[in-house]
Amino acid sequence: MKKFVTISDVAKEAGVSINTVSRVLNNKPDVSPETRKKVLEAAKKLGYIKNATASCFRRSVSKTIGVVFEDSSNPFYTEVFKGIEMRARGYGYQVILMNTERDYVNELKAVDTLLEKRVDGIIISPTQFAQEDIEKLLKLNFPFVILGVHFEGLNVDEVYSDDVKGGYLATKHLLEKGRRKILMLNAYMYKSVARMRYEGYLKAHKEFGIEPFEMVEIEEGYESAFNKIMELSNLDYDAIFCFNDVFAIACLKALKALKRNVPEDVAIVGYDDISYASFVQPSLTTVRIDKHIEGMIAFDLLYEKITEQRSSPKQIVLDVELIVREST
Amino acid sequence: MKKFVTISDVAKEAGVSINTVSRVLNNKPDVSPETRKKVLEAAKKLGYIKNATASCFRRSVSKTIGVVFEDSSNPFYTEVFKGIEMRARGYGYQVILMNTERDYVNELKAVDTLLEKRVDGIIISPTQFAQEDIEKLLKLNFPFVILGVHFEGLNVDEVYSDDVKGGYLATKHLLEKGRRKILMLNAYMYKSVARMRYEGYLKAHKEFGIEPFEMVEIEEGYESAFNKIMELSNLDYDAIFCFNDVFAIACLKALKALKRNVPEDVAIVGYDDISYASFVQPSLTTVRIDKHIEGMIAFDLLYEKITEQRSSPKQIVLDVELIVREST
DNA sequence: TTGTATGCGTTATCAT
DNA sequence: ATGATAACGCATACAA
Repeated sequence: MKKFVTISDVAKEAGVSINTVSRVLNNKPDVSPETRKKVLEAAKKLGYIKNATASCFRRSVSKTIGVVFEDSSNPFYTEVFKGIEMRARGYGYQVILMNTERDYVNELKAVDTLLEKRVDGIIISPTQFAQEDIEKLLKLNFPFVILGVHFEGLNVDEVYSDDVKGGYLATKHLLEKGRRKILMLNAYMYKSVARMRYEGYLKAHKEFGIEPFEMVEIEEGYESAFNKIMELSNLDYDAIFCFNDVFAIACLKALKALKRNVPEDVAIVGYDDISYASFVQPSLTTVRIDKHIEGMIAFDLLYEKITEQRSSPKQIVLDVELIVREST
Repeated sequence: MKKFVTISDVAKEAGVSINTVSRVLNNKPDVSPETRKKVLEAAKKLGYIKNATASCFRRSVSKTIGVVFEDSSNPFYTEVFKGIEMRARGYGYQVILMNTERDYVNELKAVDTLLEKRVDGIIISPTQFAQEDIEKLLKLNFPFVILGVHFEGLNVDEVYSDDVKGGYLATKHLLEKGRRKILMLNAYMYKSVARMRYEGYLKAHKEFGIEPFEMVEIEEGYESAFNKIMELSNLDYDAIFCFNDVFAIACLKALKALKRNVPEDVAIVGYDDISYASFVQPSLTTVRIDKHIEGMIAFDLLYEKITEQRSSPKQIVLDVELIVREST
């Protein structure tokens, strides 16, 4: 590795002071056009590359935000990430992505690392297994935004979707289709998202005056859902409301193996509307969340906090929409 | 935002010098147990959080690498990313992910940003539209690894898969199944990957003494593939060899719309073996690349370069495997 | 308009 | 075993 060129090298080459070089490179006023030209030429000639670590250290602004996701390979999060990135790019921010694999210890580490790196802010989708890290951020008065989940009794910036409504719409749709034994394949209930979707499921049943069939909590992931459905092969359901599309796609596969037809024998509703929801056969009825928008709003909230345009927390609840396709 | 605690605050609290604090926090020898205890307690009491920007600036080591991908929402890259992240975590490195959206200008910017941030190294999947950035890295003697593609005549660190073999295996399989009019739905040929897979396609035809049917180049993405198949509805093929699984999944959907059965009327082979390849109906025959391994090897190569355990470039060609499923 | 000098927080060198 | 001090590259207050 060659050593990098510094502004002092550039200054020497251009025959000016480092201050002048700094002013030129940062587009400050009060520099004569000739000097500016001289400096820029010297910088180009020497191949100057700004040292952002020094600059960030000096100004204590990194123009970088951290994103902590529980599973960045889930298409839901990749889409949200794109939304964040798009906005961040627009404001000249870089994004550091950290994956927790739904492990709370990883989550704690990720937050610590980002704090050490002095990112300007953090967007996090917490596991909700515990919340020490969130409280730490709060105590530090560090700019952060919670994405995708809602913490009861914690007054912080949040952007999440109206999951009670989502659960309600999905279940109501199934009930309207005449289904009476709707299995809900849910994520663990310590997550607000799981609780909210379940609440919607119950609400729809109540409205129809029908006794809810059954809800099971499982670990997230395709395998886990597939195995559960195989295991429950004797259960007499006529529909499944899934926590997300990944679960739903696993159900399609498992039901095929069990020789039960979708939607004739079993109707399926997913959640998230990831792109693959429309690619699979039969295509999935699902609850759509606008993932790009969610990411963009998360960044906007964070940006307001970073630039101190706003001090009081704000909770944004995104509307959801039922997308009816072939699986119901 | 509160101001962060510094080692000098900790030193004052513990009644020692900043040097001693630094020594303790970096686990250096020659510190008495009592002093160590005193310092750690002071640090904890004050809520000290290391300033990595200062540390990185001083030591000119960031313990961070940059990853530049052309499309981080493609499951292929998310899986590779996991492999990289896994290894990086093991060595105490953080990863900055940057997306180019297959835009060469974004690629140039991403590389510049990472250089400014003084990451310790870069893993990049270049668009191959041009290669100024690669040559820049080369000239700087900056540690980097190219992932997924091969540059002819450029002696650099690379990890990519044996795509001539992949194209050959896929095509041979279709020919053995009696298909004679195999359409190849390819990516643009300025990409080495597209060229190599096509070469394998030709090789298999030659071996069977059969005239190749037709190859079309299209932009990457689901929509693009779907539209192309709809557009070619009059073309009389009996099989499609797709550049990747995303194309293949689009073909499944398009052929369904065209009322042509898979695999009876048209057999389909994809490439990459992303997880969704086995989730779709019919499940996809595809060429498997071990994506985790590819990511892990990329990191290992980079690590060797960063730590200067190796100076001469190394090209690793990963083996591929044909996975036969229902689509052929 | 331009130059000089200081300090950001840490690590490293060199005394003690 | 511990402390004083310099240095990293840059941005900035202030002087010229």
